[in-house]
Amino acid sequence: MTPDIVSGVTQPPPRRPRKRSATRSVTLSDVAAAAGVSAQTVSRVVRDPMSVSDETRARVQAALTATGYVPNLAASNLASNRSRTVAALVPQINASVFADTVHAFSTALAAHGYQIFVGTTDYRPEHEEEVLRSFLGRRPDGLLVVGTRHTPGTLTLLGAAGVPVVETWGWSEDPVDLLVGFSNAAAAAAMVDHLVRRGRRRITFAGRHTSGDPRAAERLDGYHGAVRDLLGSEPRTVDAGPEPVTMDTGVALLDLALERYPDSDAVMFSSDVFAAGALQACVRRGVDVPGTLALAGFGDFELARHLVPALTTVAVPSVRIGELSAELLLTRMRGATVDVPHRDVGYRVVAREST
Amino acid sequence: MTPDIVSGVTQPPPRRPRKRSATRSVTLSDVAAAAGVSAQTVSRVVRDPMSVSDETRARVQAALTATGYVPNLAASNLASNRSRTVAALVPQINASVFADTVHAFSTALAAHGYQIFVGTTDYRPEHEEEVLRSFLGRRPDGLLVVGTRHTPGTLTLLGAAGVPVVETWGWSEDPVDLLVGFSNAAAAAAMVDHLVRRGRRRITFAGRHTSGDPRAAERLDGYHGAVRDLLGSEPRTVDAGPEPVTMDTGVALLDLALERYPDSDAVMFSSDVFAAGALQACVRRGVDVPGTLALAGFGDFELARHLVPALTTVAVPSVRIGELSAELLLTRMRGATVDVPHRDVGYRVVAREST
DNA sequence: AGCGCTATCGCTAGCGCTAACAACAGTCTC
DNA sequence: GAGACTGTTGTTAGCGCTAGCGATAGCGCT
Repeated sequence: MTPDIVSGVTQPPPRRPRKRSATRSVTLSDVAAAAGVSAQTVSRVVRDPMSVSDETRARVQAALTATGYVPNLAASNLASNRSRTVAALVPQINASVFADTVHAFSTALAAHGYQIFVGTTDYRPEHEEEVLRSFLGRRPDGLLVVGTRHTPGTLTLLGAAGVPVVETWGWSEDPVDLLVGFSNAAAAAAMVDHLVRRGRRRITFAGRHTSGDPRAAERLDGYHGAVRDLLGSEPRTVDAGPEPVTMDTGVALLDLALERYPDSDAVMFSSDVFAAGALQACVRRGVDVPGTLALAGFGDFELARHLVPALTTVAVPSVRIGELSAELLLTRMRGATVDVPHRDVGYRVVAREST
Repeated sequence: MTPDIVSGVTQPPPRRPRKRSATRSVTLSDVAAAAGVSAQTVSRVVRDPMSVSDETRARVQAALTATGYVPNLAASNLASNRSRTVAALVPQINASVFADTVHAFSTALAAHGYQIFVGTTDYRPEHEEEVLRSFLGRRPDGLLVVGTRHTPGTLTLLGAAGVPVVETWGWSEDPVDLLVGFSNAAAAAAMVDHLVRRGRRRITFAGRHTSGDPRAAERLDGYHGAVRDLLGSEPRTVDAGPEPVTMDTGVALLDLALERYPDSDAVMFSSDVFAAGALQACVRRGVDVPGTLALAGFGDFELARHLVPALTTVAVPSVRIGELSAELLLTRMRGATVDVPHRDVGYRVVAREST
């Protein structure tokens, strides 16, 4: 059987086949052998069943279930240069409005066969860069990030990724690519306006604006501007520093605000979580809300309307942001162009009992 | 140069090289060329820098940053048959104690170079199977699932995955593999015991136990047993059906409980979210809690201790579950054996003002 | 000098899949 | 009946990386 050695040509030394750690799982070829077709045909059945004949499809599908085939997406990604995944980078996922955005985003993209992987930055910009870098190793077909302010390193990575990017939950005159958001500054200013209309004059802003939450910092800017324009008085602000976004921190912020500005007649927080903690502390201490002190939050969590008194807050279309982001990203991933790549989804001051 | 054609063998027609969509990104070979070494050496620098000489390492690392190389993990997975990822399957991620578990799990594993991807089942068992299937396509090195009751299809997939699996947040005499949890039934029984000690006799259980939340169903079982043993009376239960786990649903459950069992002197809910909604509704309506009606939740969310009156609940070591799961999984992924593969982390009834 | 050892680096052959063709049968057109 | 076209399947050559060697140089020892 073995053909003669061609004279003059030195035969390569006989190699025993390398042993590789045998993969335990069923491959396309296994299914192909079982169905009596080529691997390519099985691949077609998996990805686009209508591209093969009825008879073949039935046979392959039977083999597919019989063998319990699970496609190896790493191999698929490598061969096709498409990962069918989208990465989302959010500051925090638990107990947060970002969860609604991510959920809507995820659902909309899942309907088109995309998987989403979510990374949290814990409000630390340098961590954002690290997480982004490790995510890019999976070669996502698109990216969603929360916020419009990024480190130079992050901007470089986003640019070099070569895929569509949506920035969300903020507004910018100079976005990286796509943008679905609203002006945090305008929203905070609208809240100040609401409080002023309700007769408040000594409004304190309490947030976590110095330690890596650019949205809170933007809201602070809006507060500053509105206080200057509407009241002409000095701003009054307290900051939670690096404390986590919890109700406990909200109580601490309230104490800080009342200590530093004892004559405050309103405190507006950079998050409903803070405001909810402060509100319950007031109820417990017998402080009359809104009689003595008005309180307002940001985000319109479900909790806000259930609290007694119900919490005034700024509603942001979190779900809409997720849906719209998915829509724009899908268009771009299909290779089409997006006519209006920057979308302002707005906000809404929801006046309730706490003011 | 071209060797003569062997007679009788027809030469294959000359092919022009196939064009593949040129990948835009920097590869190992690009870096290798820039550093004047082989691709293999660059790979070594990336994965285990100490395995090359100081001089070479410095040169390669310079090339690495100069080119902006980002490794292609799909190719790495394929070649090494290891994905350095772990998949986690939870019912819901937002506003939930599972978020704490996932966060702790994720942090512990990230320290060892693993990435976690999280899938949510929305409390739909059939969805669990689907999500699991698509996750297995990424060939995770380990799996975490919430719960110990699974569909036959899920069990098959878990078994066939060939990687370590941790079940969490439940207890079972017959786990798939590893287990880090506690008995939901015992926890619910302990809550009944607590309520009985506080003098309650007409205790109603309100939950979402018929539609895909096995934990709630287990808690219901524990309630049944405890009511039989301690009170000898008929169980009183109301069910939310497929409604989402929200505070709104909690209010609806309260109404249902009071309509069906108007003489209830205590309502225990299968989640703090439900209990919080119900509690605030009582406050708003002027129902005396705990004077007229005692309310209890499950999970010990941060909210529970801030509410007025503070909510009695069952504290579960969510963070510990995540940490311990990561620990056991890491041991198994290293190839070592776990001495005690099933760990009961316990629970704790936290008595507060609402009872 | 000759031997065995270690440290360092390169070469080769895949991992499982899909893009880009090629091959062929059947259908339609003039 | 030749030519063009369509639908279906197979063949080939990678995608970017790493396992498993092999090759080489430098070292200490006999």
